Amino acid sequence: MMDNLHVSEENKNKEKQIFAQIEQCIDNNDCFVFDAGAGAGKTYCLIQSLSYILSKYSSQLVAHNQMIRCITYTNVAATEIKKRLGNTELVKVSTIHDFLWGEICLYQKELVEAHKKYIDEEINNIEDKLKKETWSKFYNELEDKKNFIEKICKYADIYYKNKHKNAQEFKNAMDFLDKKYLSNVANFKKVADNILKVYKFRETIKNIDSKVKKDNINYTKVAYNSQISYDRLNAMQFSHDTLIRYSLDLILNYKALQKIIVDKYPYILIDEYQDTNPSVVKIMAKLSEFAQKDLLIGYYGDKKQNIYDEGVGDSLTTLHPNIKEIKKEYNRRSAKKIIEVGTLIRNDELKQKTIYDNCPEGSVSFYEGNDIDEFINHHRTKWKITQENKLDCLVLKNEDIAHRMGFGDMYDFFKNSPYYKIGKNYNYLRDHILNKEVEKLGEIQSYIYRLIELRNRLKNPNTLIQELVDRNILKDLSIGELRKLIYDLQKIDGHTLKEYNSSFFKMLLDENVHVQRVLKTFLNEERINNSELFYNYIFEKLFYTEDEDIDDQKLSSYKETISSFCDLDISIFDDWYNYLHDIYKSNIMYHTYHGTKGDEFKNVLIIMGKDFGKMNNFFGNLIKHLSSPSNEDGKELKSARNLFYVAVTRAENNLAILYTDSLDGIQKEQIKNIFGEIKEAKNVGEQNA
DNA sequence: GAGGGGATTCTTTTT
DNA sequence: GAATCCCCTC
Repeated sequence: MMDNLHVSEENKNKEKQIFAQIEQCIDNNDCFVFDAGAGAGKTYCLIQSLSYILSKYSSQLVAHNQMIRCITYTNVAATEIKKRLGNTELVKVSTIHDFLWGEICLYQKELVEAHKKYIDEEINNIEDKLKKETWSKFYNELEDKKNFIEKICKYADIYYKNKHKNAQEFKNAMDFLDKKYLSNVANFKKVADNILKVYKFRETIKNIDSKVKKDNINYTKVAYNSQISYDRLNAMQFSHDTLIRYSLDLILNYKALQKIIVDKYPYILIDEYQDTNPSVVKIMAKLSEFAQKDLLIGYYGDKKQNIYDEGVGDSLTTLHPNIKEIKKEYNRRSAKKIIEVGTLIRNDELKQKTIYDNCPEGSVSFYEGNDIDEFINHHRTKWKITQENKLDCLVLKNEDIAHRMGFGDMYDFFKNSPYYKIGKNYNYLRDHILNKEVEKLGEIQSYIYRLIELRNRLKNPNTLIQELVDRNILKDLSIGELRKLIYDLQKIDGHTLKEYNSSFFKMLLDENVHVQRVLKTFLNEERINNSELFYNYIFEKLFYTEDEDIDDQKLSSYKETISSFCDLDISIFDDWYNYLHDIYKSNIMYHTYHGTKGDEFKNVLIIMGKDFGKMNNFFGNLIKHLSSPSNEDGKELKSARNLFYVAVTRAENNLAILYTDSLDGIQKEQIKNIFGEIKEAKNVGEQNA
């Protein structure tokens, strides 16, 4: 936070005593939950716990061929913990999914059984829906359902081929059915989809029972596929949630499996427990019940930082009863005012206080108004934002990040392209543009990224030579050749994306063999070596979908859209690159509230409105009920409160919140009680004077 | 005025 | 792919 912070002997001792409670749980093999607010140093405590177990029980672990298991919510967190813990063979750190799949993947017979059971349940669910939903009314009134079903299944090919045509053409194509079934096309499609799903599920069950291999699918095996986000039960593949379902099923039903896991891992520590799936907690509770004192489970987290719906949140101790609760009220991150406001917002029994005896006051203000630019500029001056004293701004939507960071035009281009808009890929839009794990970017985005990466490495004087020239190439070069190589590479330029792309390939095709080798380490797609091919590449990937018939008018409008995209200023793509690499332009960075989990920033601005996505008055309602006790919150209020708490507690020194909607009809007294006087953002200029 | 078709719009995040 | 809005038809 700041320099010269001092912790008194008294507080040092109290902190030690809190950790001593954890040590005691470890020594007695009592399961526990360490619940501590934001900035309390939970990850540090988790590492400390692992070190304690290692220091005291390593020889026992080695003697019994056992390991400590540490489970995290994300791969990034797993990597971080491995790094901080250092090298040890006795601790295995992984995500929950890696852990579970590792334990159950060998039990194929039981897994296939669970798979079959699940498909059966799904069939029942669908048939239930077909009986009850309003869209299937016509179907339920049919005299001869069997005949109807048979026809749909028989002509499934024709159905799928014409499904995306307009209503009239669709009706014409489905001429094997009586017109009266097709009076409402949308309803018909829903019914037909579900009938076909059931039909395919039944086929799959038959195949499983006869243990065949068919169409490249082996029906005696089933596998977790972490790459897909939806189950493909018919292809004997399943995704994340179903992995947890099957794990629960197997572990609950097979004592032998419980024994195997417990024998291997006498210690299981779980990070960010609040976002862990309840089924995972059920699994842990079952293992604990089986092992009794031979297994220690420790949960680390904060129930009020549960920001994902599937997380167990505050029902941990209901699902895993009789565990020791250890709490920590000290805060190591933030200034006094921020801790105070955070405590008022979470509004439960945890009252956090600073651990430092010379903790700065810090500042918190609440503004009403809608001039976001003015609000940001005001605080840039007020807080003396510099390279050493940066500003971090929290917004709700990724789209806002794109626009505020300067690459809104690029974001909008992808958002409006048929691939994301008309196709079923809307869900991937964010990942394909904004994932900081750049290998997960979309195909076109990834292509452009590699081009811009080369550009930025060439532009940046701090780039190490090996970041530009692969070691294998470097070793073949003399100093003179290297100098010539860099000189040549610097010649790649262009004001627009199109120009830069052309310049790149001009260099790749014309120049010497070293230049070619270097450029190919960035981009190997020679088939896109001129503007026309680049255009075609974009068209083929983003503008052509099977679901759409393109007429001349549409084609020419698409053509125009793509070419104005290619003509976008190259600096727009630099801004995108900066975001992906956390490079602060003008000392400001933008994040979503969700995306900042675990982070801390000196100066924080929060932009908030009354709505969030489809949820009308999501935050408006929270503002209204901010000071009522949080244990009375309904589901939506709870998630709004937790999200706001996470955002607010990122700040170390200074925090300002801008509420961009009207506060009319909201009792302002309770806002004042928490944040002090409400300031008007439109007047910030005058206040500054 | 009821109901259907078609166009438009849709948050965040992880595995 | 689901919800919502607008416009058209019966």
